Amino acid sequence: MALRHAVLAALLDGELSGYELAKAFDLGVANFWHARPQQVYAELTRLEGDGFVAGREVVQEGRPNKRLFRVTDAGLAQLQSFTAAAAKPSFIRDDLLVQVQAADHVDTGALIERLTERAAVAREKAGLFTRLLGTMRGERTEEEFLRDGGRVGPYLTCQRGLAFEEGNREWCEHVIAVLRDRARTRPDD
Amino acid sequence: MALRHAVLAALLDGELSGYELAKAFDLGVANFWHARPQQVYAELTRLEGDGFVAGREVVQEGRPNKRLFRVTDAGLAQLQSFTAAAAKPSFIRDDLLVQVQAADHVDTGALIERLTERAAVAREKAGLFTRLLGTMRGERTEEEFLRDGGRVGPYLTCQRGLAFEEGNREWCEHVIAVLRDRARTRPDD
DNA sequence: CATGACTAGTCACTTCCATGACTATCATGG
DNA sequence: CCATGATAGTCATGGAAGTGACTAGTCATG
Repeated sequence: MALRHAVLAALLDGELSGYELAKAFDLGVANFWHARPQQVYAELTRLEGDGFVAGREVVQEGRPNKRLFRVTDAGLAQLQSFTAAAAKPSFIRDDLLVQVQAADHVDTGALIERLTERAAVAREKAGLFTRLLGTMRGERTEEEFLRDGGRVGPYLTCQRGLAFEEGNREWCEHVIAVLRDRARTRPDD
Repeated sequence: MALRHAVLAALLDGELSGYELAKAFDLGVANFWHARPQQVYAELTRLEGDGFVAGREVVQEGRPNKRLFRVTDAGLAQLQSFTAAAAKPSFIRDDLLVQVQAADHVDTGALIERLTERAAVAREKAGLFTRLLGTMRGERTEEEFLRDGGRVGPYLTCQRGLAFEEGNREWCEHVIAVLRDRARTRPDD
């Protein structure tokens, strides 16, 4: 039941089309949650059925019509009661960690490749988040924005995303260094 | 299909009973993956059926018999081919982030409670991981252990877990400070 | 001596999430 | 002129994960 609330939370700041939402959740630009387009569309349908969002058809020329969604009062109430309840603990759940856990029993070269790929992805994402933060705060310094800015929710979650990706990158590089060093100092093992 | 490999990876360093495994995955002590006991037992049954793990009954007195599992050669091969393949990108997926995303539209007090709870959990987990790391490296320094130690896989994943939980705690405290400051400087908004 | 916590699991049910395939139209580039 | 990529979605299916309930014996605590 969290995708529901993630969609509601993403819709809080202005109307979005299903397509925009779906893209944001797919790329993880809505960095606080991830979902495939099909899931997002399905969830929007359900949310509309429950009266938590309202959609309106927008006729476009030169491209398919779209539907813009906004959160209803009932939807906002729903989101508020969600926030009042305890958040489930979050766990890392990552293929790459499983692979590193097995590091001593598998091919080091392949593992270093995986780590290098991940480090690159993390760097890209961190860059994206950094730009996003810059866009949100505009001319202001971070401190000013967090004190006086209109909506800080998205900014704060983006900061978490940034820190997470930087943590990922640093850890990947650290593991690569360790594995390389071991390969050098104890070649056959 | 990742729980499979997580279980295999957890079993690499010595035999474990289903119960021990299940507990580790439930508490997240196997900090690189999380799963409920029922999932773990079910997965063990499947893995045994596929010949990737082998179980042996151990008769105990004073308590129920247990089954100890170890990874077979086929299981190791399976895990190696898993590690050779690209890891899926990982996404944060966290109720608390959804709640913070909605921060500007919900009750600040309740949100600060959630953040405080989470910060406490994160601190506990970080402490646990720190102790675990200490146990693994024993008398050696971290540098020595990572260079000369026998199995570094579990150590490295534990380091990631530690960094993640510290990141969580810092972020929670940061968000709390921001929200408190805003509540003070712009009370009705 | 009853209550709850620990060991060691199993069964059933539901909901969530992932994946692939499919329909359209329009704009852009080679 | 054809391929691609973006816009804007829908449908179907399977696998993964979450939830609750249940068995059954042992040990410690009040």
